[in-house]
Amino acid sequence: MALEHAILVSLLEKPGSGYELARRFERSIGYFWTATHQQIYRVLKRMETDGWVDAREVAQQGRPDKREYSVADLGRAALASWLHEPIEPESVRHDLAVKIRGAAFDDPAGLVREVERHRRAHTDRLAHYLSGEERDFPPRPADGTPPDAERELQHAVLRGGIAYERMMIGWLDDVLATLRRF
Amino acid sequence: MALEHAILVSLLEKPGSGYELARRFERSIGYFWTATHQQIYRVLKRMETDGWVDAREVAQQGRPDKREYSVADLGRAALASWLHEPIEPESVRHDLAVKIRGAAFDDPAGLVREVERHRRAHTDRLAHYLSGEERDFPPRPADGTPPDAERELQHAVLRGGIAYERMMIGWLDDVLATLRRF
DNA sequence: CCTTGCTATGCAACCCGTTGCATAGCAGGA
DNA sequence: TCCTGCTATGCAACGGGTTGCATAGCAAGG
Repeated sequence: MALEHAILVSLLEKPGSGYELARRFERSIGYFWTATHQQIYRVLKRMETDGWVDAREVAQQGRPDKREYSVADLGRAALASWLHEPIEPESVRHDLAVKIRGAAFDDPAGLVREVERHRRAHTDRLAHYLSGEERDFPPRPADGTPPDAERELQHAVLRGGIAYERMMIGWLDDVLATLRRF
Repeated sequence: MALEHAILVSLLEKPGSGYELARRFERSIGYFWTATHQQIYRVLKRMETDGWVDAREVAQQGRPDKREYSVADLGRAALASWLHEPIEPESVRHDLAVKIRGAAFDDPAGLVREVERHRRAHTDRLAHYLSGEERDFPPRPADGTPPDAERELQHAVLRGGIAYERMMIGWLDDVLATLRRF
């Protein structure tokens, strides 16, 4: 289970409320991890009772109060110990691949529209990632400030998302060409 | 939920027992879907009571009897209706990406060994896929038998696995180069 | 003979993720 | 004024996935 750890990383990058975390999970962190607000609130509560995070009531004007969380020493330690233990390479879950193999027993050509829909979703996400990259990670001036680990590693993860979307688009084109032969 | 549907596809490709299905899920189907034997037995039982599959006791010599399942008409219909309804593009879960962003708050260089371990796992899987491709999908003779949908679509899915592993290896090299700068 | 390992199936418990629903205040447009 | 939509937090129920454990027969090797 790494939701706790994903939350710790996000809170280390910037403290925030459950609601704010949920929005980050829809955006940048969502590139490699998804979570709904219910999961986040539930886990945050447990993390607070375990002493991993500290909460602070923040009054706001024009909107409801919020509980802003930040990482406590225990949380930092928990993250460090998780970082030092090996994890298994992820197991994949591709519904679309099930459909593709299943199409052989139904209507291969009928799946073309569905695959095209997925291809569009991936080109959209790719465009989104690329514009985020341009905005957040402009090329560093040659002799400017020294490299910043937090920033560089965020960029490396984003490049992973970009590589993934490009791979998917290429593969879906391959699948479309195959489907169209039937 | 697509475990039912993955099982239907696998049983359409070839009838088999729960045990045999579990082994397939460790091998070819495991390229895009994982399931343990407990899940499979539980779901098979439900599918049988729902009339999606038929079971047949098969006595064997030198080993325990087995219950061999095959797809019933209702199961075929259920698969067809699932194939015709759109599904959401998958959401990703990459523990390793959490670790990479988390390393900024711990020890970036210390993550190198872990990433190298994952890289090895992916090169191993790639080699495994490629040898499977050579074994199961040799190039068709130019004017031989007409294309077979079942076979061609299985191959397309396998090419997806190959593309995925190649992408991951490239990205992990990128990550390693980034980590080594700190 | 004993142990290890494979085939074959299953129960029970727990945790995580998903879905539906609820509340409550404020902002902005029709 | 009313409705829609956003911020902000939460409960309850359900279902799927994971883990540990159990059984049982046979094969093969030490």
